[in-house]
Amino acid sequence: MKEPPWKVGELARNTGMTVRALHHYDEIGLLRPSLRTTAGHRLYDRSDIERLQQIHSLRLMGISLDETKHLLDGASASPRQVIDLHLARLHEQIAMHKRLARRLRALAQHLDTAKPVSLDELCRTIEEMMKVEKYFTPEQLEVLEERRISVGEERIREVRDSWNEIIPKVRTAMETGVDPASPEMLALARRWKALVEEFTGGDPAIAKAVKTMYDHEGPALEQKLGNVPTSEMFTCISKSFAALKA
Amino acid sequence: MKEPPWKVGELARNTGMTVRALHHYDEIGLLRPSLRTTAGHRLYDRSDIERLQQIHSLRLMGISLDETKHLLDGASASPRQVIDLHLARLHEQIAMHKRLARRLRALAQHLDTAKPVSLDELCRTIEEMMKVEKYFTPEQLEVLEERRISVGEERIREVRDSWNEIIPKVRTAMETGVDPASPEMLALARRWKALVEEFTGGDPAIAKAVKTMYDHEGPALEQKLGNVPTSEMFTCISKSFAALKA
DNA sequence: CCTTGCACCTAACGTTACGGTAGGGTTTAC
DNA sequence: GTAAACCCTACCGTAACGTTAGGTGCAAGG
Repeated sequence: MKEPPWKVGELARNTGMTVRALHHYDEIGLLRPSLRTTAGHRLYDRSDIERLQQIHSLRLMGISLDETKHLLDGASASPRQVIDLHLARLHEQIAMHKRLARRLRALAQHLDTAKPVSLDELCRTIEEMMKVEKYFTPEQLEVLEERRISVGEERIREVRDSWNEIIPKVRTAMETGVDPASPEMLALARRWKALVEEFTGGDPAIAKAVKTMYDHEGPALEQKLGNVPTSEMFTCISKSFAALKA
Repeated sequence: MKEPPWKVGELARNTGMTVRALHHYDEIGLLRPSLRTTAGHRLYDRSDIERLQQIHSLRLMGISLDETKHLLDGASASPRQVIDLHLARLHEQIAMHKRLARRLRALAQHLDTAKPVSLDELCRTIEEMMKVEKYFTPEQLEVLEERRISVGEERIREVRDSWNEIIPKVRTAMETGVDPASPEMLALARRWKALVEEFTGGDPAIAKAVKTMYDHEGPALEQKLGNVPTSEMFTCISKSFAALKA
């Protein structure tokens, strides 16, 4: 009692693959049917079907047809190596896609909060985002986004208003030559410090990244955002910090 | 004082793109230089450079060249819609890749714990994994994997040993017609319940999915794993549960 | 015997965003 | 004057098939 071999359509119906895929596997030499009718019709026997099962399994794991071929033909690395390699590539992709998704969310938020934005402005915003991203590690960016979500829209506006109030005060204080250890400056330094800590979550690496960014992008950021601290202000405030501790 | 237009190589050097990419953008009509020399050399003027900046920005967000073209030519949906759509696609991809990564991790673990596995067995394992996955939602699978990681290898082996001890006891008890409310059965039911709760984390939806899986795949699973509870055992134990509460 | 219909065949293009190369003209520096 | 550096068009290759297009094989009905 021999089983009749299957024709390509039957095989496709019974395995959920498409006829075209089977043709493709034949073309690239991944699965050539053991037999053909005199008219050239493909005939798949039991061994072919078993191989197809294996191909199917490996495809479910996202292994490429090429790697599948090498694996099944035994002339390649061990399955473990293939899986590890594939896993590493997957993790990279996931990380990349997550970064992209974060950017897009930030951009969407920007589109929501601001008034109608021209495409031109939008593109400039993107450029700014990318520049800013340079100064933070991916983990730091994730931390920042999580905090941004958890603190909520309203608090973010409050904080921005606070900065807009403090920065000019510090500027005028510096211009009038106020002593960093004077009571007004100490008060400003305390508020400054609180805002920084709220933003950085107390992570000094993030605080450092922010300072580096302002140092490098200060002029550009000032043009875009209007009201950013200068390097001198950082220096001045850090003197006040020292006075605070003393 | 007009700026001289740039040739393609200069533009490439100054923007970090490749000449080939610029040629490509020209071919598909995304960025055609405003001028050409009589010899046919491309000359990019300021407006071209601005458009290239915009293209670059949108590409940084993963927007396809086609969508970029439609966006810049204004004959399309709003940027917000494009971003939302793109974001949705990204999330799908991330979810898919995460599922794949989970499977690959499970497979790698399998390769580590068992003795050398033939490709054939490996493929069969994959098929089993896929069948089992059918009964759980992606979220449930994530919960299960997190718990698996947190409880550690050793505890997993202990639990498996416990099941291997309890199942035959329940089977013989049923075969000898022991009363579900009898003390031995109640003791078994308590241990059973504890194991189920440890595995499911107390989530009844997961417990239900497990039962459904055993009901549907029982015979197949028995062949592969050797020692699985039958539907009758579930029924019997649930009677004992009822007795436990009473 | 002839047609209808279905399954099958091969061959070739389309998809993404370019990379790489071949064969040949142009510009520029020495 | 010529060699290096730069430019051009045009074509192939990538992954895994989907989708025609044009033609053949085979069983059943008229």
